[in-house]
Amino acid sequence: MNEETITAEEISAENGEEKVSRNFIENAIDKDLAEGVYDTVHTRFPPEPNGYLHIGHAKSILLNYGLAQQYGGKFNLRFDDTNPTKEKSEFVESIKADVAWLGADWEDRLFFASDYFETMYECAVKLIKKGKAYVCDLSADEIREYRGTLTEPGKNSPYRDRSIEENLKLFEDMKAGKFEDGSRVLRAKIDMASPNINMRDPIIYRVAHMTHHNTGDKWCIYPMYDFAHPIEDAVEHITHSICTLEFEDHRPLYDWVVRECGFDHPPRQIEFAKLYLKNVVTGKRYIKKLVEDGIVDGWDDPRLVSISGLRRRGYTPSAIRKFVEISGISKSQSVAEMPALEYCIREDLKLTRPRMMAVLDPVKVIIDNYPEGQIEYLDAANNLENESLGTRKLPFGRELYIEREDFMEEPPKKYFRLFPGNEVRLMNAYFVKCVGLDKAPDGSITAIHCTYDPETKSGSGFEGRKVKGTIHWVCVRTAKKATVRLYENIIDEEKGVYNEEDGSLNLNPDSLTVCEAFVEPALMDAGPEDRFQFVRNGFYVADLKDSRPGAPVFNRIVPLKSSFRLPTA
RNA sequence: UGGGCUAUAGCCAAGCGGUAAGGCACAGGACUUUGACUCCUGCAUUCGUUGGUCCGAAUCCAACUAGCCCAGCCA
Repeated sequence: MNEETITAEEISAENGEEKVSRNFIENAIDKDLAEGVYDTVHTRFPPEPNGYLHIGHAKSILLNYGLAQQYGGKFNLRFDDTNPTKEKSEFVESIKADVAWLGADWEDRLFFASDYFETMYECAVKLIKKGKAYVCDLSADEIREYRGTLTEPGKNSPYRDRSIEENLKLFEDMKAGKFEDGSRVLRAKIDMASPNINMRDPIIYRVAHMTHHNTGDKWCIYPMYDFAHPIEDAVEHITHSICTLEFEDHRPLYDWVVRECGFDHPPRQIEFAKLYLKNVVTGKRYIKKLVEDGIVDGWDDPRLVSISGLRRRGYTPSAIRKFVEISGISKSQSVAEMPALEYCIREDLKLTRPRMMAVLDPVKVIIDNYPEGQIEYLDAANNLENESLGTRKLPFGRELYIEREDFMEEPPKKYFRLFPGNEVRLMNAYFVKCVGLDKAPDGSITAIHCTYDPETKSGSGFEGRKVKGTIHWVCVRTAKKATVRLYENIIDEEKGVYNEEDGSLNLNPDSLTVCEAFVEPALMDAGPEDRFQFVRNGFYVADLKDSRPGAPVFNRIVPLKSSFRLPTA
């Protein structure tokens, strides 16, 4: 079912021989296992199908799945679809695809909270019968008033002491559709004076005459998260219910529901800090606006950190796994930096992908002493650090394209690329020396003249002299054109994500640059999602949507690191 | 002025009474058919602050400070 699954071996391999330290959740699980609180580990990822997944969700998915793998337990995918006003099947499909792509395998355990509506209803009836829940007729505004504030206790609803019989009847009527939306709710009877606002007789069922994506029109009452979630976990025999920090205050209520509903083997809720990235937008409304304004081409735009966006950008599941792993799990609010994510994808691709030549901003080189009309095919290793990737034939001729920035007429000190009188190595080919220039009337360079030295052929073992610079090139006669898209952060990193005045995004106007590059012929066969290093430039992927063999479109995943800086004037 | 949580380097993060792991980033150097990679080296005399206990404290105690979360019929 899943496109790629992670094995336990792969996990330990990715973690290195042995992980040096354990996180606080592993420590808690170890303790639970040692003390016999649980004898197995069963986790779940419980998204609400109300939007697309992003890098933050990846942390939760991989944490939950990873723990299940690590302890030989199980992992469920469960859609927390208790609020039909926000949920759509479209999102369940995209979420399933993203979770599968990340390698988290739920096997046959795909569930919906809505599958348990009957059980939840029975639990509610049980609470009413125990005198632990009541139907409340207060309006939404009144309920808010009665709730009190952060510093003042609330006061009891006038409906708090209805008889069990009346509550039963009223709740049944709620279910039967006899009441308008918002007119009545079912509340847990706990403590209106609790310092924890979640315990002040929380609403556990509301009326909503609405078609549900899964249950259709069967129900017109829907359980609230705080009531539904512990039941979902309990019926699935989840042992460790892992969620984010903002639910810490809900834990007493979670435990109350499990206890009062009479579930044995209660799940343990554990909260961890979300993963935020510096200078990155994840807010739904902001991304929605970017899509609507046509600034990005959808929720999977390669500049977004949605899972589908990262995928289109060229990130691999294992790079994302590595990133989540090195980011760590803790309870302190944390903001990771993009360079850490970039490090992970470079690590993944550097030894596993062919290193090819592409010229993005070309200038022509003419080798005066190379025979006109001749094309020779040179042997080139696909990856010098990984022989198993084999070799390819690389066409070479009298006229070549090189990168405009690899030539300077008047170079500064320590510039060791091509300049008049200097000799460099053409990667995989020969040494060439610059002997002249052709210029247009406006002074721009139209061609660089060089001579080559046949003795210096790549692979010949020539040791006669050394050159300081090696540059890449593409043969003019055999070069192919390809569309290349260069991405940068969509946010202006100098200004930060949000405009302080109006709360809008500070956008980087240059987040996308499209160019027509000259590439070596071998690149024309690239299929969607094939990844390469363009030597001395960066890692690229053939776009999932727009690239076709014969007409490739390459996205820059990430540039290579570089310590080269032209001196600033 | 209520409750909950957090605080270790630019960022992430171990540490659990015996004298500050690791990773990212950064900076130097070596190597180099990628100014990449790789390899070396450097990067917290100090753990939010101030007191206290102790032979010994990032770890225990006290007070303080700062940040995050909570008053949806959202999750």
